[in-house]
Amino acid sequence: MTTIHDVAERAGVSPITVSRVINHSGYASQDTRERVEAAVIELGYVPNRLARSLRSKRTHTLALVITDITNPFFTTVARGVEDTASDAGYTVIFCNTDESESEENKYLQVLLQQQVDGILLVPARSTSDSIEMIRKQNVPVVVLDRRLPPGVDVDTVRCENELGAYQLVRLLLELGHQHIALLSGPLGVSTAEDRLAGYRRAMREAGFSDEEQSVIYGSFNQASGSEMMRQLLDRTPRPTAVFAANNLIGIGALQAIQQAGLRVPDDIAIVSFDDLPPTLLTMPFFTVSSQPAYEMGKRATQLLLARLTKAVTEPCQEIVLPTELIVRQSSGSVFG
Amino acid sequence: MTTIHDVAERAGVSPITVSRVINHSGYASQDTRERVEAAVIELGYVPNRLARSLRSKRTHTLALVITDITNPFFTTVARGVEDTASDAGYTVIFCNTDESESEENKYLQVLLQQQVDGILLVPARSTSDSIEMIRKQNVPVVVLDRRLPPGVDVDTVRCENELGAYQLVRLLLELGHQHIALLSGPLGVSTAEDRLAGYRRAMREAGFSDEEQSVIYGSFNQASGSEMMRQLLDRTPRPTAVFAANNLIGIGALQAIQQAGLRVPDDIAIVSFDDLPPTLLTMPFFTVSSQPAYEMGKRATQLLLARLTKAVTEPCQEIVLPTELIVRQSSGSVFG
DNA sequence: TTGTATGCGTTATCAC
DNA sequence: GTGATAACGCATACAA
Repeated sequence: MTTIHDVAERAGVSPITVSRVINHSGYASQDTRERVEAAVIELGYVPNRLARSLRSKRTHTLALVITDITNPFFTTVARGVEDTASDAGYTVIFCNTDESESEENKYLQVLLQQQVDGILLVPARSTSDSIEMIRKQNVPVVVLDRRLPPGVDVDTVRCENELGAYQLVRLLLELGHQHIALLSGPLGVSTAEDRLAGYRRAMREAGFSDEEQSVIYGSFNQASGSEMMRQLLDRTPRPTAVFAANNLIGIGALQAIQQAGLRVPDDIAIVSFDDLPPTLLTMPFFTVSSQPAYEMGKRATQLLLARLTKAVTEPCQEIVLPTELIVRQSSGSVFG
Repeated sequence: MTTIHDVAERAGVSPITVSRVINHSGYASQDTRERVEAAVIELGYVPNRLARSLRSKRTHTLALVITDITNPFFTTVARGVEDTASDAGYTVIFCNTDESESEENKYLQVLLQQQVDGILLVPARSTSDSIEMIRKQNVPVVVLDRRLPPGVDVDTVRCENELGAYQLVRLLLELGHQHIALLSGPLGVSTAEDRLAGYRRAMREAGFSDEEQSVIYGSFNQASGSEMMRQLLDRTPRPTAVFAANNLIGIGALQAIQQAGLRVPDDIAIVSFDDLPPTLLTMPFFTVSSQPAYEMGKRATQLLLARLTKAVTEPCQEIVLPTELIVRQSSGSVFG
């Protein structure tokens, strides 16, 4: 391994001068600069980031901890994070917890040991445990996509889940549906709870008591969506419309409906949270409440970077972005 | 930040003893061990991996460089890598090059600076440049999924692309198709070239000269698949069967066919390389030559780990795994 | 514009 | 079983 000393010797200068040239910090004469750069190339010198970071106390690395890497929503968030961080000269480490608190804890432990400069976290559960653990090491953190319990003071970027859900259910009600079921995510996850709240508000306003509403709880994935839908198909009266709490539940539900020999939207209408990329295009196209995933990643990263560089102790922010209602075929229409 | 010195002071021992207890290296009396562990918890001590790695010269980190993170084939490979590495106590850094040589180069630069212990590389192009760059830093590397030019001596894990392609085209020929087109990946990528070779062999054996064969070159993604298929639909005579060089090209082709008002397999049969996960289930289901993606990731990681630990200078290995022909609906049948 | 001395937090080496 | 010392490769603080 060739070190900064080897380069210095070759260029006939001191190590610190090499450091200055490489990092563009401090002054260096044209001549010195050229000799150093030549030596770097001749020796194939690769700076050791470990040593640099150990000394400078900055790794220029952020971490993004998400709960489901197979969900296009989160991969889009990740692209927003990566692009924004990269532009600012930061590297991003991606971690996938599969909605597991213990995995989350394990990864955070490692990330803190790695001395990441900041963490973007989609918490698996609504507790402040992870935040406290991170704070104890004085590492800035931004919570993404989900709320933590009231009283936990932390920067957050998320969407108007309650309103988005409300709008989707309103749409179904306006189309004349009297039996609308919710295929929910797990309790204890704020997005699931907020979407449930939006469903309940719309239903109550339409005159349905809580007992007349129909909610099944599952996980935010396709298998759970299919499973919940199968349960629903056995009920009488069978619902005429279904609100899937996220995109993967929606896909699972669609598959279960098709396997039962029924059609969407003719026999059962579907709406869901979170849009799908063209790769996952299915017939019919889904009516969704779409979150600005890329923008969420971008905003969260900007917030985190601001905390790093400005070293501000401003009060924590909560950025809540709107969702977009996109009406396509899966919700059906009053005309058929 | 609390350091190993603070812990040592608290426990009334020397720093090196703390190090031994934490790393389970060397001896320590029951009493000492307990006092140290108590101090670690009381102080909330988090070891600094930068310092550890700087001194020990091992980061216990591997890098996986892939070309398309949106392709389920590669994410499955990644799972195989992650699981295997994790079991061996290694962390994995994932990088996505989007098939770009310059991105690949950029990432490798960073990874070498980070002092990763080993690299798993899906090379964007069939050149030895990246390998040489990595080798210069004495970092072990395993090439995954793709071949490098003959003569480049490097550990490799890949599949029988030529044979898999041959089998798919044979299937179409046996079903009676006379006009079979190939929607190929880019020249310069070994998987595309090997699959092309398999197509040509099957076609030649069936009596079709190279001029009577029909090949369009594109990229390994969905947009390119659609675009190539649209070109194909304008030709006369229109092909009755299409071989998509990978799964995403297949999906794109299917969409283009459906948008043209045609049906699969009735109007046009499709077969493709690489299977799709249930999330991407489309009707009809694809007939594919499936690569053991998870197994590929696992084997490659095992090979890399062996290079690290055993410090062997055994000759390089090339592991070539078989593909599996899975016949489903998209290829149609002789009966209709 | 350049150099010297020093320390980042940890572990390898050797000693007791 | 445990400790003292030095060193990993680099950048900060200060000096020249």
